[in-house]
Amino acid sequence: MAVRRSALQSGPSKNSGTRPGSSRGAAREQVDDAVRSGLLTGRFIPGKAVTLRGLAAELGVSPMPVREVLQRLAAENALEVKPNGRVQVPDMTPGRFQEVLKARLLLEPELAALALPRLSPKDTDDLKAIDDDIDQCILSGDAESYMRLNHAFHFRIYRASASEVLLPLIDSLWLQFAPFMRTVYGRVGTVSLEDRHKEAIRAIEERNEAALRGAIIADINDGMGILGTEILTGKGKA
Amino acid sequence: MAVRRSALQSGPSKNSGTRPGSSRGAAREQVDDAVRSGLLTGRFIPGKAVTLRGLAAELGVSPMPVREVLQRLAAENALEVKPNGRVQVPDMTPGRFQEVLKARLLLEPELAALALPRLSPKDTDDLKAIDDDIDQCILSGDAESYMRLNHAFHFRIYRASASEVLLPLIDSLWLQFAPFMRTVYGRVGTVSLEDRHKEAIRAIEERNEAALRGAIIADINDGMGILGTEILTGKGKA
DNA sequence: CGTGTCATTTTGTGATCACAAATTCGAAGC
DNA sequence: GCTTCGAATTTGTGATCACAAAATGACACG
Repeated sequence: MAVRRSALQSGPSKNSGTRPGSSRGAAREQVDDAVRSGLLTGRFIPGKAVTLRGLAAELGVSPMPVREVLQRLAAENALEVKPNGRVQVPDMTPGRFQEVLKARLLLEPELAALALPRLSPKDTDDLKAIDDDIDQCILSGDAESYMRLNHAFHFRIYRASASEVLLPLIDSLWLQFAPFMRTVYGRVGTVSLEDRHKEAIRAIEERNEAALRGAIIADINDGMGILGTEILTGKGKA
Repeated sequence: MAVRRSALQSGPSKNSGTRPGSSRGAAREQVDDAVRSGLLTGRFIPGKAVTLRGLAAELGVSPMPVREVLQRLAAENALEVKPNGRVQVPDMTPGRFQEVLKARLLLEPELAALALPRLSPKDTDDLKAIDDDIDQCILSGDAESYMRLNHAFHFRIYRASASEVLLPLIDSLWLQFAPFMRTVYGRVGTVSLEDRHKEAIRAIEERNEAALRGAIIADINDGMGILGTEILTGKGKA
């Protein structure tokens, strides 16, 4: 059978033979990046099983680094290990969704406030550039790029906080709701998304903490809360 | 060299030879439980390196399940993988400590409030029993048992919430601060600990959400905030 | 035509091996 | 005595193998 190629692999299958990793933990990092960005941009569908050997073959590595990465992501609740050992993208439930929403509303404004005094003019420029691209994606309906850029926007802010504790927690949250939101956007499209990012940028420029918190809260509610709650209450399962 | 025995191993070293695990993922679960409880009760010292083969030998398993568990715990920020691959218990810094404190104060009252309507009289009875044991430990200065019981007390409440999102986040936080708090108790003793648990139990019995939130906040501040801040500001590093 | 059963395949798990990087320890030299 | 250099050991990483459990599929039977 020919090598099955998925959307995960970036380039042609180098590393086919036994090639010693360029540096320490190279294979694991490659797998980790691939799966993480795959989850964040919705290339993994909730309920879809992820097999060790399958992923390993797609990425041209041995099952070994894949095992460790899958364990890592399972520990972050980004993946779910079923009692028989199978690994899959967790299905979203109304309860889980409400909890993620609550956690985001608690943590993200806090981290944004922590980041505020450390955001430079360079950061706001980058944020504006990202937001412009986001507008394009919303209009063109490119859900995958929208998700990647929206993640980039938020974490450009959060990362400025140099947080070691809150940031990983929020990271875990994004990995949990991203695959579900992808299915939402695939269903209702992206045009209904309102843009609260400009409010956030203005608040940053004015060094207005309360306004930034408000913008983040509004963005979470508009981008995730409204749509997701609608979908989950409208029909039983995603 | 004879087998070095640490406090981790519970019984005599069965499972020495090649024994197929009793059930699926038995070895990994054994290692996971051992390391987790070891971290939560302070048997791992911050800064102390954790070696793959060392842990594997102590627990009588191959390095393989240890690798996966360490990766998991590193993903939860309970352990730290240094750039050269070495794994160690993270050192506590003032910044990290303040962040953990902030995250706890944000999340734990929330989860307690979620759990409140689901706590049964049986739960309050158990909580009282645990709290009695805690009083004993504080008086006798048994820091390790105190930490184990204090964890049991809080999570007996939190687990009633049946939370799938917030609970794992809080789990991660406890794994992060527990090893450091153990060094704190080892330095200042346990007698200075004030008991806010009775307030919490009363609030639960009265179904008073505001009082429960207050008790949790007070318990976090008294048990962790005061002591830890004192230590960290008093001297440079732990 | 549906259903139960058995063989085949797939999958996760744990162990062992090979290898490179890093650490450690000792000896030689200044 | 202290530094510096080099060999030996330790350590993490990745691959492969062996095995048991689970999933899958085919086939026979009712």
